[in-house]
Amino acid sequence: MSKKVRVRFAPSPTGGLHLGGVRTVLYNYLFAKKHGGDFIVRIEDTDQSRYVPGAEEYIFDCLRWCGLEPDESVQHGGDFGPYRQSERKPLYRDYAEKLIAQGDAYYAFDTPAELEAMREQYKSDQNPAPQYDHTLRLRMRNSLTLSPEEVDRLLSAGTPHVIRILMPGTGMIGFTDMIRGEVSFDMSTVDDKVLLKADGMPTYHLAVVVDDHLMQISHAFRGEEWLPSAPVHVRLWEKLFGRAAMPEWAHLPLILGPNGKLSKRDGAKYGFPVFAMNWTDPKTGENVEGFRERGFLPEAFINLLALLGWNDGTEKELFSLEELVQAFSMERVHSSGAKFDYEKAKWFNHEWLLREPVQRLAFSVRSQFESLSSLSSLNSLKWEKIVALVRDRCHLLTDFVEQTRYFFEYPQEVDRAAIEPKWNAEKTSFFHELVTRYGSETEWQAAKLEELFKSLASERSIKPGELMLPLRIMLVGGKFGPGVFDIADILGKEETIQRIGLLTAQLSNN
RNA sequence: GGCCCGUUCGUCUAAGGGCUAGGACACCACCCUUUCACGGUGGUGAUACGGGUUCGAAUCCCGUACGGGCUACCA
Repeated sequence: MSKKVRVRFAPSPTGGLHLGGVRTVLYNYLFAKKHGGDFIVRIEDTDQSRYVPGAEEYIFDCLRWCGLEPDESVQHGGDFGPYRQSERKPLYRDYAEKLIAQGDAYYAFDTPAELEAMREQYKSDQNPAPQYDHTLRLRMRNSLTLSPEEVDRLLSAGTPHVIRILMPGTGMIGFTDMIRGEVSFDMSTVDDKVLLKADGMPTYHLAVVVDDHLMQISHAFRGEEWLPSAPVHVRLWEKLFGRAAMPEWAHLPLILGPNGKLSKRDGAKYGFPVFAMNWTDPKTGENVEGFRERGFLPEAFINLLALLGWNDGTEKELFSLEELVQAFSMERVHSSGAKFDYEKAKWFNHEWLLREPVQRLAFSVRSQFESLSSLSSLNSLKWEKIVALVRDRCHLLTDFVEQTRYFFEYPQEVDRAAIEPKWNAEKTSFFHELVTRYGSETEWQAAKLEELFKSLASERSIKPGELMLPLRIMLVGGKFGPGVFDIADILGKEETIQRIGLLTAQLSNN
């Protein structure tokens, strides 16, 4: 790579950051770091009507959570600012005017109502969505159809107008996509996109080209949904800065939900999150769940996203961010869309749950449910012991609640049905005696408790297997969890004895 | 409708002219485990279809079908 690698992620602050967005960030980041380049975040807020307060901060919070810090942005500074397009507004008009002077763009005075009328008039079964293009532009009100004097008059009168690109009615235009290879378009099928809006703001089309140039972007990655407008951008590069200066493009495949492109509604509908973190729309109050709050570790989230559309060619699936930077290459990114599989996502998280150092995991889980008040009084060493004991059984951070709550409170539900049918007087007697022996035990430790339990069982000629499940139900409430004696160990003498006594009394009364 | 992109197990994918098409998730069975998991072993399961090119095609070409995206003074 001859020039310095500079890539950018350019979100518009209109709402939550979804899966696909994060993956686009990730591939940008990995590519930049792999090649010793810079990762820039540019806020594309040229549509003021869609501006949502808080969305910008939210995006940066998501990136921080994922560990994908930009090198340059509104929050990080840099030599190519401002990094917010609304603050760059005065820049764009000159480029649009330059295109007009060259004959590659023109003023258009059509009002929204006139545009609507045009679409209505030319709509047909063959052409349900008429475009403002070479076939129609000469029937519209623009500097191509109006006399120069009239155009001047309208302009100096401050008449609202836009600037449109003039796409040739013939010829092909194409480029080499890093993922798809040669892609080409017949220019006659591309419409005259608006470049500069009536409010003086550029549209995405103009802004992306101007800013990528000014910010010296070397590689431009974006979602596949942008492919259809690529010919406009290539054309602008040709006419504004020369094709040689154009960044290399890569159009990333889409991440699909069960029914096509992932939308924020899919989360609620299919039971998995679509945003990185919880997002509440300040206007509607609508709340959309995030992966973070669902109990995903950022390491797992990054890992699973990376593997959705890319692999290193081996059978390795678990990668840390550092490993991804090492292994990543755009050549191995797929060209086809990938359907998101929540089950596999949970598996990734489970794997990371197991790899995480206990101390860190214990901390993450703890902050995940402050709600359990007894937790705050628990010393952290004991908590780490508990977390280490149950992590095998958890896929999400939130799973730890159900898997550990019996350590802190008497089980809410006790599965008596599991032991009641086979309960008898011998068992009642056994557990009465067990309470006595445990009560006088000074060395409260799992192995010792197991030994006492088994020797008593053999004295009474009862198979330990007959008694293990009852003990578990007494302590845990259900048929799950780590070894019973480990649980009793952690529960402590007093609590263990109390729980055994309580259920024994209940069962013997029936 | 037009334009563009895509198509290997249910899902994510490997194999970029040459082995019984490999792995992972999920599912099933067995083993381990005096619970539930973890783990281990095995199993079900795919090259969309039709034509070419070739000694040989999942792989290259064409067509069809299907899927997806775009078609705003939104990004």
